[in-house]
Amino acid sequence: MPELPEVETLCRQLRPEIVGAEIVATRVIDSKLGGIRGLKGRTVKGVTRYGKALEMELEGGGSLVLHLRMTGRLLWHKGNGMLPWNNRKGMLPWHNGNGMLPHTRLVISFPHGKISLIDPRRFATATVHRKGNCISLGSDPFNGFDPSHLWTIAQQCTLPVKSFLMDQRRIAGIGNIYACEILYQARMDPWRRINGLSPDDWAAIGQAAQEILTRAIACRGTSVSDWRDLFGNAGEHQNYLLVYGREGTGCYRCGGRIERRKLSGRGTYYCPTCQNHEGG
DNA sequence: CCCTATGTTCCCAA
DNA sequence: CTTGGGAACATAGG
Repeated sequence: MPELPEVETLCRQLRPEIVGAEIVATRVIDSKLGGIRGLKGRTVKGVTRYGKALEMELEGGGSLVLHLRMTGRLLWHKGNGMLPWNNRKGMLPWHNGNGMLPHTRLVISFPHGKISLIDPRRFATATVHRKGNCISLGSDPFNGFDPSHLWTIAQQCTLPVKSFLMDQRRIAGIGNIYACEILYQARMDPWRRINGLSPDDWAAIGQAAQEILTRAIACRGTSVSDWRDLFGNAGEHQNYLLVYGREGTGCYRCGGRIERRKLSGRGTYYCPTCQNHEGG
């Protein structure tokens, strides 16, 4: 669920809370996450985003990389970080009997608070890296987005432009919602083959991506379903969506009917009337 | 029962 | 080798 703006929101909210703080305990509730070891006693040096992945860098090398996949959330609980997990004083008003929210999969404790990973569908991953990070991703729309480079690598590729935008090895951080929004903003048909795009088309995509994603970050993400920020608050960007979820309603630009079709199995919202540009 | 879901990975076919 | 499609993962909601 969380795409670039949602993960960026978590990074920005986490930094003031945990940078410089020592991890005093970790607890894995869902063994599907695998072993999370060697974090106790380590101090968080920084929090960084790579596409949709969030990395907590540790002093002395190494890091913890979290990927929230479809339904993962992080929630900060202020205080009580060193209390026993089932201590009544540490319970939240909506705990499920053991002091934790339902679907809590991992807890990372600091002296002054703790982070819960909450994930109903259990697709989220957490991995400890000994040195640096092992993330292999493309550049993201804010960092190293090079229209002429994209044009070059797109020349021998016939993918629909939406599939290309969502390929994390090419461009990191864009998922289904923002791919729909960016292509609408760029007036581009999601099914358009990328080997037909000009350098100007790529520049337009890059600009649309920065506009859409910047606004979404300022809104602390899109809460169309269950996305919440680090403090449990809904984002605001669902109030500014241009096409996603608008099937059957009128296009804000031309009044045409917004359609929804599947592209590689994903619901794709678009305006057939004004997202049909060929060339620049 | 059906379908849908903000993501990634694996398998398989062309 | 590439690409593209579908299923799988596991769960909730309509």
